[in-house]
Amino acid sequence: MNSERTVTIKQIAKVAGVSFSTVAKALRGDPAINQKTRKRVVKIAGELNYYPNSMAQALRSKKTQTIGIILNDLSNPFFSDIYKVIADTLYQKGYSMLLSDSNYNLEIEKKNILMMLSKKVDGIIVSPVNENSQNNSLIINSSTKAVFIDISPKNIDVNYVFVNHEKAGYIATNYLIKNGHKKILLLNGPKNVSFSEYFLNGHMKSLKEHSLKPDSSLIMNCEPNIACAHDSFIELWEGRKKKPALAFTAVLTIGDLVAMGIYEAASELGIDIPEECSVVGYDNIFSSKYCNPPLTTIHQPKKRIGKWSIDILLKQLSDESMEHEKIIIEPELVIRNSVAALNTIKA
Amino acid sequence: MNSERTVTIKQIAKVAGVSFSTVAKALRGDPAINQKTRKRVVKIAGELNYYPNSMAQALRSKKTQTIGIILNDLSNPFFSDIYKVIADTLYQKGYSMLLSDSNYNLEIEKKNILMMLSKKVDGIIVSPVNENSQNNSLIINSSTKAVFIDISPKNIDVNYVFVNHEKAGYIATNYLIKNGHKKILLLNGPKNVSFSEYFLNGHMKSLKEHSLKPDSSLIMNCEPNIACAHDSFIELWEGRKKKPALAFTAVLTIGDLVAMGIYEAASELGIDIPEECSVVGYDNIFSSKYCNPPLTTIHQPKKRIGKWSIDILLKQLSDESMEHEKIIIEPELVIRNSVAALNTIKA
DNA sequence: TTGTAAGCGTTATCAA
DNA sequence: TTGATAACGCTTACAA
Repeated sequence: MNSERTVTIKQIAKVAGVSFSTVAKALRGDPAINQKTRKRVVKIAGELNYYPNSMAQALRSKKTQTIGIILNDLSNPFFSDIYKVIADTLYQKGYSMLLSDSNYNLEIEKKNILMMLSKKVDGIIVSPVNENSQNNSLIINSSTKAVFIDISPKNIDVNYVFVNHEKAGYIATNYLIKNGHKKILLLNGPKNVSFSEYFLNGHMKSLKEHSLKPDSSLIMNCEPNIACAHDSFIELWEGRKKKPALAFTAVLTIGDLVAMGIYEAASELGIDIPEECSVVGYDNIFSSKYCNPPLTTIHQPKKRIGKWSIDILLKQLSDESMEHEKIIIEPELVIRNSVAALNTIKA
Repeated sequence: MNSERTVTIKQIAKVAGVSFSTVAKALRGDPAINQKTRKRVVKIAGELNYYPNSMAQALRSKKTQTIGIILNDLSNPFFSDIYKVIADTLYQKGYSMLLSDSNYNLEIEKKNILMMLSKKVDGIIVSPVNENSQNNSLIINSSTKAVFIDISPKNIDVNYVFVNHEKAGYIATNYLIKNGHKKILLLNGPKNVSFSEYFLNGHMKSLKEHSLKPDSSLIMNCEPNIACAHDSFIELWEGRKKKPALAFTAVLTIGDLVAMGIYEAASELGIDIPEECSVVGYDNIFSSKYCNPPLTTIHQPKKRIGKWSIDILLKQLSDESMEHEKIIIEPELVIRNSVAALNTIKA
């Protein structure tokens, strides 16, 4: 809050020579107030540069007109696309937005949630780190309206909107196998992060269906950002040289940003993508189509996720009795040029 | 706010059998309170799942522990890189963050500012739409601590951190001219947006220094995003065919996202970059190095801008007497492969 | 060591 | 048509 005398209805009242409750009514256009006094009060308020103190309003009305958004990493275009739709809608509806990133970290997520509750947000949209975490109960027990995106608490009746990550891992792996890849490196997300687990499950399922033996040394965890992916891949590629038995021909990544990191490492190492190493992404962020070679990836409809989540939340806010909405979106493979067809080469 | 009975110190007081002010003191570890009662109170508070109402705290203390961030478009990686550093720092310092995008629109910006002031943020970081806008005065007159980034109010003593956009436009144009380009299309930002104006000035300055006549039909305005750039470029390329006199050989863009839009349009139109059309970006966002061809652009140190701005703001918050800090950063040309050298081809 | 009471800036009820 | 007053949940003198 600013240190200078902040203008309140009391100050206006003094200047206008009326009681402060008259000012309050005049300002909100209460018909009980005389037109003349109303105009005078409004004019003075304007001159004094008055704007109401939302803290006081919130304390009284028990409505803050602000929504809390907790995402994992807004510097990832996947999340910023979701963010954008939410932000625009919120603006139009006159809400403001408290925002924070959890960085795939349960501790941070917990503090973020507590902060949101303490700040009394009217509703929350959250991309939870883990489906089983106590953090989710924090939100649910607070009875603050919430929508879970990207993943949602398991076996609990809540609103959610997300893509079937298991299916994504499954179809991505299928595609790689169909192209003749047998040794696939999975550069997965962090451990204890549910969406990584689902993605892994899908991957395993495909492997199994194709009678391919999963190899734990071909499954690595990695923060979904360029730097981490870059470093991991360089290390992995070195290891690959030492253990030819593990020589992977393709990498499946948990996110396009991870794929970008691999592109960068490959460029430094002089590795040809896809000839020496195929890459599949996840998310279909804007840059995946521009990179070289254009990235084959799994699409997530980010804008629709954002739109759905905020629409559901706002509906819940206006209609107490509404049932929870549950939306699961099927992922789609987007074929571009980052996967080599091994069988045709060998043929 | 949640509709259920929210737990307050009064409720705890009732359960604990003490007065509510005793609870308040116990909770904040006041040494005047007996150890036993303190422990009992804390235990009960935990059991009841108590967390303080920030609205009430703010009303009393005149501190909200939240910072307002107003950026133009957080879905642009330029801004999300800045955001990220700010968000992480804020989290570490125990602040929360109210965020909103202005979308290069003065009306929206005004509402955003009013909202931040009304919500009584302790400080503001803003990337203003225009250096001369009244919106800036709104912030300054409120005497809320603020840091201006990307551009700053003209002739007013404030904190700011930004890159010399004029210089950026200047060195980019110089580079293009050095490579033999004489007809350069400037795909600039929106009108009435100061950073576009500075960029244009730099462009003009370079043209003039090289005795090249500026052509107003070679200066176009465009929202700094992919879609707008894509559409503009297609239209422009058609026009170029009709008026060969205007046939540009290069495009200078106000942002890498605009360059991406051109890449997309070029790919649809079957235009070879850089042979048929050179492109220069601005910002050096992460994807500019991965695209095909890698984009020649002007670097802005986004993380440093973010870090500086939040550090300055937090310092101002803790030290009343501090003088305003003013940081101008010199842009740097990053040469990659999106510019063809016309002179060598012709030679 | 604990309790009482005033006040932060609003809103809303009731009196005048 | 206007004004006095209580209340929202908390902090903080001050009194007990």
